[in-house]
Amino acid sequence: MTLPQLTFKKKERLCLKKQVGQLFEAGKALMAYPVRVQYLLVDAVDDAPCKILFSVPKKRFKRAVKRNLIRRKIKEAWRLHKHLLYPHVPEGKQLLIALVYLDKTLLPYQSVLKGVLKAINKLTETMAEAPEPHENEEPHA
RNA sequence: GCAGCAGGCCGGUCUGUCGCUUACUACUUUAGUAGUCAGAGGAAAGUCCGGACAACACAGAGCACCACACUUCCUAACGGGAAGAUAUUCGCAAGGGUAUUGUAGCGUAACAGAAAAUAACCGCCGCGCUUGUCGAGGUAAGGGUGAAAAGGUGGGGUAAGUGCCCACCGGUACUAUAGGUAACUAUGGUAGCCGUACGCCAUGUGGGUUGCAAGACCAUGUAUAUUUCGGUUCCCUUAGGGGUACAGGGUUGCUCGCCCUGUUGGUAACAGCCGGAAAGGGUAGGUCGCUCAAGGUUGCAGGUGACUGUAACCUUAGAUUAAUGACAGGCACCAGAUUUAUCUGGUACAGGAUCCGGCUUACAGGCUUGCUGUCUCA
RNA sequence: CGGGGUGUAGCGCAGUCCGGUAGCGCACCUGGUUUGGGACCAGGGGGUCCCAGGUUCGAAUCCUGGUACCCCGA
Repeated sequence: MTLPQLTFKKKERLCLKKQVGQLFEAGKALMAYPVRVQYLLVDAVDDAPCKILFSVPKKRFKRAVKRNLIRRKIKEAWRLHKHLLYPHVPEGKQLLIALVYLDKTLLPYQSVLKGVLKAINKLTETMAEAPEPHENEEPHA
């Protein structure tokens, strides 16, 4: 097998304020504890299959150091495992994703990694099932 | 050695794999790839002060409001800092905390208490009579209340008493000499001048407002749009303009003053013009501002010190949904368990966002200088 | 990043400027009224005044520093 692309460039990040607003207004949500996933399938603007943002609420973590630490751990887990999801995104489309950290405590990297893998699996299932969205797999695990 | 006080400094490190941001170089080509260099703090924090910088405003004067207030100095500036002065308070001590302009005027001091500042409840003292649970007076030495009670002690004097008078002590005001740049200190003299706390007030100094989401440019996009309120007077003049009056606006808290604009039809409607307000529409992408600065390090000189001068050297983050990381292992340090070598767990507070100077708050552990107390040994 | 505000009874708020008694409405408890309940009448309980220092004889109130929550700014 060829080496998967492990880089994380600016193209793969969600930067535009408009798209963020669009994602949180029209997007769908699913749970993959300890993160909440907000996603939306749109027409592609450039060649990146996904555009993603990571968020840790200020309400739960007062100190900026802790927020940074968690965000970096999520980002790292995503960077190393995003290649599992990329082949399942349809041609000419683009997936907007937001990963929001929910827990109130600082979890170690292994737990964060587990949550991110679960999120990727669920997104893969969603992509594989149908282009038109289904409401069947509301998360209750 | 132990305990402590004051000041200064540091605040993990190394290797491997993958990855992020800026700059530079090369190659493809206008976006990527490869390589190299650099990549959070002493508080980056709280946003409590002061500046720089930017936009807007601005003839000027007074009032109000806010902040500060011992002295001398440092500084771009400060409500900051240094060295000192006085009072008070904590500590055995080294030291630490707090306060500090004024005496012209005014106010307040709950409850208790006779009375909270032009003090008679009890008591004391003589006087009067209708001789008693009496009356009108004098008296701040004694009592109890209170956070605070009319300078303290002793003597003289007195009907009894009181700085009423005297001695000593404490304070205040004025003053002389000596020391100090000064706040002030020491010693002496004069004046019986003698409650406390807080506030108002007064005096002096400073303050235009808003802040990099300031602001500039490009792109996108729109609308000389809509509703509502107010004003549109007179004389000279062809007009421009001038005079008087009025109206509106500006002067960013208020007043005076000043400046600017307008004054065509008799009135109303209406139209036009001017001004105010309401609601509404568009953008939310990029570039600049954006890091070389009241810069840093080292040496020398001056100063008790904050700091200043000078010479040489150095360039040290500029992100913008927001980089500086994740994982694995070794070392160092700390704690616990066994026990003297391993195992397990942990490694502070905390992350730039225009930039500086301070203050305040948080902080595992460690280094260092000076000093204080105490114990043992010599 | 920069401005501004608020923490008082279970809930919503006064009192803070100008220091001395913590109060109002709803809710709660007891009694009355009613066949019973609601409404009504009478009485009652309940407070680390966000936290810690300081000023003062005395602090919800004044001063200083924290903390939590909320609002506004192209």
